[in-house]
Amino acid sequence: MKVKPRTLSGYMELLPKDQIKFNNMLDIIKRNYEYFGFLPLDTPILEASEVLLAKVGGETEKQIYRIDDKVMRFDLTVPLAKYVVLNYGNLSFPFRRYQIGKVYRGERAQKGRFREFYQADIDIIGDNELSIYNDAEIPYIIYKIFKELNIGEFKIKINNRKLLNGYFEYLEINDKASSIMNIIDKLRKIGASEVTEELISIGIKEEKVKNIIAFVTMNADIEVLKKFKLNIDNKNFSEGVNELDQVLKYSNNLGLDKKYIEIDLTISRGLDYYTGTVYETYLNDYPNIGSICSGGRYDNLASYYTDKVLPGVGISIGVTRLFDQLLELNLIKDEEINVSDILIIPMTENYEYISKCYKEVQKNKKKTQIFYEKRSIKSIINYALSLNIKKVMFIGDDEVNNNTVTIKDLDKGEQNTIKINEMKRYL
RNA sequence: GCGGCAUUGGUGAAGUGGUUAACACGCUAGAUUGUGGCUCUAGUAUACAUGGGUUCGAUUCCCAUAUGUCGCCCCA
Repeated sequence: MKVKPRTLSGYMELLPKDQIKFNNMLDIIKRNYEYFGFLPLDTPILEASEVLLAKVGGETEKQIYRIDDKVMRFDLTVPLAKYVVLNYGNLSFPFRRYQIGKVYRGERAQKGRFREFYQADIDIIGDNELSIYNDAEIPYIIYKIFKELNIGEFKIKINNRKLLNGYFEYLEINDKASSIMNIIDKLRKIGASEVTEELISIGIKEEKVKNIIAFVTMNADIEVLKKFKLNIDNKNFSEGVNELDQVLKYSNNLGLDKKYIEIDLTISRGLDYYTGTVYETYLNDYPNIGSICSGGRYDNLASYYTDKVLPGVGISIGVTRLFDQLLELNLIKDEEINVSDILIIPMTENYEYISKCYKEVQKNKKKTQIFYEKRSIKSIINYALSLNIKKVMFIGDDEVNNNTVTIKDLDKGEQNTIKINEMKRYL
């Protein structure tokens, strides 16, 4: 009995035609990250468990794969924290790094949810300080990438946690700030009445719940918030508003059209390490896909490794999920496969002559491959056609004897037998 | 971790309590001896997830397990 081959659930595996599209997407992201001055980083998939789990707890911890006393990375941020502390003396700050790699989570797979998936992260890590202008540059980078990916109109939604925290302080419920943010983050998904219920269930007075919901769902442009600031008179709140103001203004200065960014007070991000600006990006036509690029500002990247203060701001693109859903919605244009420019078809046993022709093609900087198997010419040409190879080169005994090759252009249907040193203009 | 649904060749997908389980894609060959996607012909595959049960007989009905898939939780 043979072993039945299979691929594990939650692990994406593609056919070549789709892998090409996926790689293209990664290429665009990578090129943009580099364009904006981010340095490459690669870290191991396995880390010592005490390092990786230093700060993790609750839900996340259940989803981590363990191998003896090592664990698989579940994101790229924690490894970055370790790396920065470890190499602190050898890095130039602010440290701008990008990292694109697979991460692992032991969840039940379902639509848009994988156990192994790519994240494409950038972070800017400051030494002790990090200007708010970095927060403003991030949306511009997101904008450039999604413009180039060409997958439809999108909107970057931003918010600021200081603002929310300030508001909760004002309502005197800041001891529950983290839970409240978690709940209001679900507003778009489960609606106001369920959010109300949940907020009441964690002990918020109904009066205040009404306030919260009215506040986060108002049409919050920056001028409205500035007026609000005066009524509230809370330090955190006004810092949050000022930061939002700066992010909007400066990203606009950089070239981000206002229609691509908006304040959304319900965005708070589930992860509790964010402390200031937070971002989520949605496709206008497909809000159900969820956020395709998220991130934010954190005051201290690595407090669990060091006393140094390393504030940062960054984002992550969940490339696997994004790709999977775009593919399903047919939103990714077909890429022309271009593995080879010309396929060499030997019809002689004289492989010395074949290799001579092969080298001549390579000398002319054309991509080529030789079809070694004994098959009908028809089937070999079908091979070329299926791989979008535009030309074939027949080399038979006639060609060997006359020091020629026969090149056929499959698009035009033209065929020429020429001397080996004249091949250039037919390739 | 909890729940719904599913599982038939390399792939997609019909169908049945009773001899050889459709069809399509793919692949190979021929028509066309060294040349094209179409067409026609022929060929090609360890296929009813595994283990029990009911039955004269189970791929079909029942149970369990495994795997997949879709939700919930949580997240990218």
